[in-house]
Amino acid sequence: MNDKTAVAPSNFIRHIIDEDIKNNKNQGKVKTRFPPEPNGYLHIGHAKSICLNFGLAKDYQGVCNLRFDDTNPEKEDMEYVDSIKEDVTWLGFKWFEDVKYSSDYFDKLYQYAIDLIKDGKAYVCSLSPEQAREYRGSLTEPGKDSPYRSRTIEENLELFEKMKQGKFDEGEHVLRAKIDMASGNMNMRDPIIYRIRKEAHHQTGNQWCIYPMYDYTHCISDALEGITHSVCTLEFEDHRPLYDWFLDQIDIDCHPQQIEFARLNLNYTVTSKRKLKQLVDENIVNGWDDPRMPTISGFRRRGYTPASIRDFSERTGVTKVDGIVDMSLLEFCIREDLEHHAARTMCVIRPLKVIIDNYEEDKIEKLSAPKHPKNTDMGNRSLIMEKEIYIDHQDFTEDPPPKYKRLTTGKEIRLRNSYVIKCESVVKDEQGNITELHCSYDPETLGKNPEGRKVQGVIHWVSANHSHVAVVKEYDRLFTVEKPDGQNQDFLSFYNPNSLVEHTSARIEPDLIKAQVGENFQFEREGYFVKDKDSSDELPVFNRTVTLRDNWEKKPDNKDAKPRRRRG
RNA sequence: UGGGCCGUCGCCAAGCGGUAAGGCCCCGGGUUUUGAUCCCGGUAUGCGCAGGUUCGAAUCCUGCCGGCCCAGCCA
Repeated sequence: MNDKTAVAPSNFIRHIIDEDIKNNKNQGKVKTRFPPEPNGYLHIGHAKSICLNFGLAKDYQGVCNLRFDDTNPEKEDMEYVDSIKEDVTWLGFKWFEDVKYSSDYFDKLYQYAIDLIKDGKAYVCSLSPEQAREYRGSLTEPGKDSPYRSRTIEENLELFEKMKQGKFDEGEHVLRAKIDMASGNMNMRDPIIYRIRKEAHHQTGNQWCIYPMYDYTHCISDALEGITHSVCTLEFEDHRPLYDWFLDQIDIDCHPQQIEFARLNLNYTVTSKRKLKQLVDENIVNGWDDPRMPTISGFRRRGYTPASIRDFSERTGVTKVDGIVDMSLLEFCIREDLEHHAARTMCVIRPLKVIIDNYEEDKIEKLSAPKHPKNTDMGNRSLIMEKEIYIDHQDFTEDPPPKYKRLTTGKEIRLRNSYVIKCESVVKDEQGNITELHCSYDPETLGKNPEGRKVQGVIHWVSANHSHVAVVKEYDRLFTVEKPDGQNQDFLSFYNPNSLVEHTSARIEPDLIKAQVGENFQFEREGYFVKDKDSSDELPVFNRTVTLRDNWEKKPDNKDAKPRRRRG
């Protein structure tokens, strides 16, 4: 799956599994699961969880289930289950057997609930939500027993049956576990097992009007599926006693081990379904798959590859330390992948016409250039050289800073894969804007360096009459600060208005018009780009995945650096 | 004395009593028709702080300090 020889990453979960296998726990088997709730699109944090769970299963010759944790019909939707399946598949993983749903177990869950009632471990509580909150106590004060805690088993059975039959309204009654209202762990203060929700469910339709809660459902679903290691994030640490409690009370022969790890945080973005949904709903971005979004679908559209995201997941490690990973690591991962696999091409994003005065009128030369500087197996592409070409506005200045390696008046420059040209004169409009350059070329410099002179740089270019117009979208980080969801300010106030810059008159090499949507390229000297789905046959659209690393722009003494592209 | 968890380089992260791996970022230098790639080299006398145990402590003990999570009929 990965080109690189996998260096078995050491982490505490693997230590636990290694120990379990050594002790022949679970007959030495490993079975994991990825349990998303279909209430939004998956983001980079989920990607890490997917890579962890499926990766663990793969490395230990086990299997991994995909199970939708669908116990809250209010927030869930088929659109999300479809997108989640697509994302998991795209990342390169195959789930065991068919997709599973917690709702597959609603009947069994109901039976176990009846067992709990019969054992005196659960009761129907008729406190209103407000009253229940008061009875629950606070973080520092114990709660009080519900007055309904002592209902008889018969009464509970009858009430619960009626709840299921729809005889009550939402909020009238709930089924609660009878544990300990004085527990320091809020989750153990008689947690709710079932609540009434008169809502159609995307899998079970109108079959049910009572729905089980997460804590009750998750552990039993894991056990029913024979999961050995139930990996989840840190915030569920407090829920583990409850996870274990339910499995200890019911008659079931499997007791998976819940293990918590720190969720992935990335700087300059947000990874909370609620906030991502807000960005979509308020049209701050253009949908869940906007290339600026940290969603899997966003990264896919941005041009990230599955391998790069898997690599990133592995490099960030698995621990219980709640940290925030630098975006630069993700950028490193995609650059590394694309450096090896993306074909090279030239695209002039901000065209500036260059007329080569001593180049023969109407002459056309067909040149050839490698698609990759090192991997010759990728073959060549052809270029057209002629009297009029375009170079990038940013590759010319009349006032060059020290060590400038682009074109300037009276100096020579190498046209990548073509001749050396020299700038003879500059044409400007009334406002003083540079509109055209007149150059001369040295016919002796195709494929070889001029004798006795050193050319100070190389710039990319494209033929004026044999190139195509294209739209190029440059993306930058979505937020202007590292932790947009920091303290006391709305995260939206940190939105980066320059996160999308669109260039509508870019010019691409002739061959690039044949590119496929989703195909990755390196626009030489600019960055990695991918053809977007918004392309038409006449007008291709390219998204910038990431820039090339650039040591020049970072130099503090480089006064030319500012207006040029930013990271991203 | 509410409960749970976490603190090793700017960011991740190994380490599990024998004297601080690695990656990213960053900084030098070399090669280069991409200011890319690639290649060399550099970057924690110290592991939140303070004591203690020990021949020896990031690793064990004690006490502090700092951070995160929990009071949804959400997951």
